[in-house]
Amino acid sequence: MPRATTRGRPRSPTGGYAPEQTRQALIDSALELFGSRGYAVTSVQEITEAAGVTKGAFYHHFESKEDLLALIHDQFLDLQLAMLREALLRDEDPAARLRELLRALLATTARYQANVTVFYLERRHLTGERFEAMRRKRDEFDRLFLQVIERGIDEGKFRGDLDARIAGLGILGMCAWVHQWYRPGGRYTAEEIADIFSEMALAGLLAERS
Amino acid sequence: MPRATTRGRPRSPTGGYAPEQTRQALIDSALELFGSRGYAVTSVQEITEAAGVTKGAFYHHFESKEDLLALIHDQFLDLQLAMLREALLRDEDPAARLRELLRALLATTARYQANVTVFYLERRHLTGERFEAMRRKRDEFDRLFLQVIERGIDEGKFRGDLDARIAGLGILGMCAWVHQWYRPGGRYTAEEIADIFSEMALAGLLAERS
Amino acid sequence: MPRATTRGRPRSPTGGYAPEQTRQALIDSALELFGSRGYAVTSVQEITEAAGVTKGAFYHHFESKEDLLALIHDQFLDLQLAMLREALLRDEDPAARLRELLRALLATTARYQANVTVFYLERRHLTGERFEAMRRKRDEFDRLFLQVIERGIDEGKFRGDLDARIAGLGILGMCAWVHQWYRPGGRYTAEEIADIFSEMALAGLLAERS
Amino acid sequence: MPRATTRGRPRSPTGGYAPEQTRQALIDSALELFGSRGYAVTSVQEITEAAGVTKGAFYHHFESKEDLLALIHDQFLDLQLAMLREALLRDEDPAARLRELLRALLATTARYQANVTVFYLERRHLTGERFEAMRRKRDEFDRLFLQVIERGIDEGKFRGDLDARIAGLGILGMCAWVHQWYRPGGRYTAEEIADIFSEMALAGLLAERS
DNA sequence: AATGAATGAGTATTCATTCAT
DNA sequence: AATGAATGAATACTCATTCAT
Repeated sequence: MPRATTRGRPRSPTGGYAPEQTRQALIDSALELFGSRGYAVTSVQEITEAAGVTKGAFYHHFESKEDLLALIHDQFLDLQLAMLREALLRDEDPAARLRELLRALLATTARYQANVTVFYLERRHLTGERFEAMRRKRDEFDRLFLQVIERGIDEGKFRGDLDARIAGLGILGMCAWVHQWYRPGGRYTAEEIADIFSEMALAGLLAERS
Repeated sequence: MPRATTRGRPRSPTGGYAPEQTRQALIDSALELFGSRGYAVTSVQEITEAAGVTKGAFYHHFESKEDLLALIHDQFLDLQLAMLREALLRDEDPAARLRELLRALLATTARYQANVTVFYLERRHLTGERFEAMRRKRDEFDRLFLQVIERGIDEGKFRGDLDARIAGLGILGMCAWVHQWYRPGGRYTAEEIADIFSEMALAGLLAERS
Repeated sequence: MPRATTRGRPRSPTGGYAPEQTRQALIDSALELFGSRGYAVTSVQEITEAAGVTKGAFYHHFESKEDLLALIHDQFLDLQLAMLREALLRDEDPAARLRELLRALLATTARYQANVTVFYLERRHLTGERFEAMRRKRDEFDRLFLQVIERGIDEGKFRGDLDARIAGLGILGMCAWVHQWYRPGGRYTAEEIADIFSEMALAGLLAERS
Repeated sequence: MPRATTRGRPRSPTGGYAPEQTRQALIDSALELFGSRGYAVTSVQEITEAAGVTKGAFYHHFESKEDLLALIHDQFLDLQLAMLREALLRDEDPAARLRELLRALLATTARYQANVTVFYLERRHLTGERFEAMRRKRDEFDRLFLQVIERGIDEGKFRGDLDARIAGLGILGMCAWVHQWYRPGGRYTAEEIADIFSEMALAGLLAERS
């Protein structure tokens, strides 16, 4: 989700229109504003002002404010799912897989902070089919994530006496919560946090405990 | 456009006004609406309609909509802090203390679901001094929570090589996230979830590991 | 439908509010504007400016612009129906009854010109249940009007070989069309026009023709 | 927001553009929409979508939305005038002439229903010179129509004691109103309705009455 | 001949809040 | 303690029209 570089310049160097830049500038501005102040209190006016285009241009590119919110969710969830699927493909043992997964997850959290915030705090403002579409993708994400635990149990590497779903949701919560307190440039990098969390989670999960 | 007004709530049995009931009805309605739909998209009109009173009554009891949001936060955080302080008072060993804490935390989550949701999703809409007041209480909560870990390390019961803050925030995240998926009447009670989480957390924290 | 006398004075002489005057001023202004320029091109802004109140006051009294249009239709149709029913009550012979009816109809047209214009030109802008409610009243009006012809035929006073419905709709058309060209203060009064129409209609309807 | 564009209409079989077809498709779409929903609430967007072309094409063919409304009026009034002039040319006696006229008038009403509706309900939305041009043609139509009555009186065939203008406007109203209730495929054809109306009108007009 | 990106003024409606009673 | 009329500013969205290509 690269930040806009062309604030307010919807015209291409050749003098003609640059619709793709206009569109991206609007997405970038909206993402930042939704993330920092919230979807409901961000006006279309503010978005277009931040993007340097007129309100008309907004509605040329998007059906509605909610439409743009849905787009932002969709792009983000596609990214998350791609990342998750990639981590699952590598043929490693369950512990290594989990470690990779948390690293990827927290790397995303660190890199796409606004997206993560919008996803956690603003998804409730999607309605109807837009909400359902988001929910389906999110459920797919959860399902794939929990599979990592389940497979570890099936392979006899993780303890079978802990409910996989509860344990998985606990680990997911650890990671999700990071966006509330993580600040780039802080004492630990996202990777280091992921490794601490992995260690904690695996201590609880690994079967070879006394 | 006359509104349907008295669902009868605010009048006392004796026929006079019942200010405390009116006030509480407003708080209850607001809490439910803020929790289910969000603070920003809930109008004072909706709150008063749900409470069965007029808009005038609202402004008789509260300075503004944000004032009511602040009140809701304040009451909830006071409750959380009291619960946390009580759990810390009992002179137990760190592991037992953590277990008690998680039980209390998740009991609150289950019992005050709307409050928890409002706290996590809507606190950003507090401004100025109201935001600061909330932040101070929340920081105090985090501080006390992390102390449990720190004291466990100081007493030599918890591993000293894991950063207490990161580990604590991880555990906090596990618990905070519960409000996203917990449904009363589900397979596990809040207490059972707390115990699973405790076991996982303690496995990661307890020093006596190989 | 008396015209507003208090343009722009929503406050009563005693200094308090005068909601009924505000409401009536809005209805009057809307009626005039809908009649002269059309419902669709009349903005709520224009209505409130003409009435001397703010937009907020408009929405305090009416749900929507269409709601006000519906109200105007309703009041007018109630008036028309009352007039029609009264004319039907008098126990006269069919010819006299028809004459009375046309007089009453054209008197209304002359007196409530804006209402008539709005009814004929703007009723299509009612939607859903509001349209159906208008349609029901209008159908009732047509039904009662056509009954006058049918009863004349049944009583053997009007020719039985002309289709009552077509003849009645023809007479109705004569009268309805008047609003297109009638100007108060013109050569003929509404009553005189009604009498000319009656004579023409009765010539066509009366059975005692060679 | 790319619109669904080419429903294929505007391209000629040879693959090039077919401007006359585009133009006609726009006129047809506009006529139908203006007739069914009204000029003011029909957007250029809707017209072009219904015609399967883009907005640019619209403004290539017409100066403005009002320009197209004027064109529709102009074409319709030319048609009506031609029809009226033809009916007047035939050297018949006044009664036969009136009968022919009503037949022609109602045949038009039945055949060009949308045009008739637009003419009666939407002409008020023409402004300035466009309105004047429409008014001139309409006045010419009325003048010619009333002449039929006047000539009947002059020739001593119609009663001289009824005001020719009022009687004529009555008859015109009968016919104009037909568009409000006529449905093709109903019990009577337009011609039959015309004959009933002629009979009624002539009964009132013919001098040889007792 | 036709496109589609963009504008800018306008629309209906909502809303937190005030205040005289 | 509570009402309800009223405000005024803001909101999402629409629309006729322009213009470079």
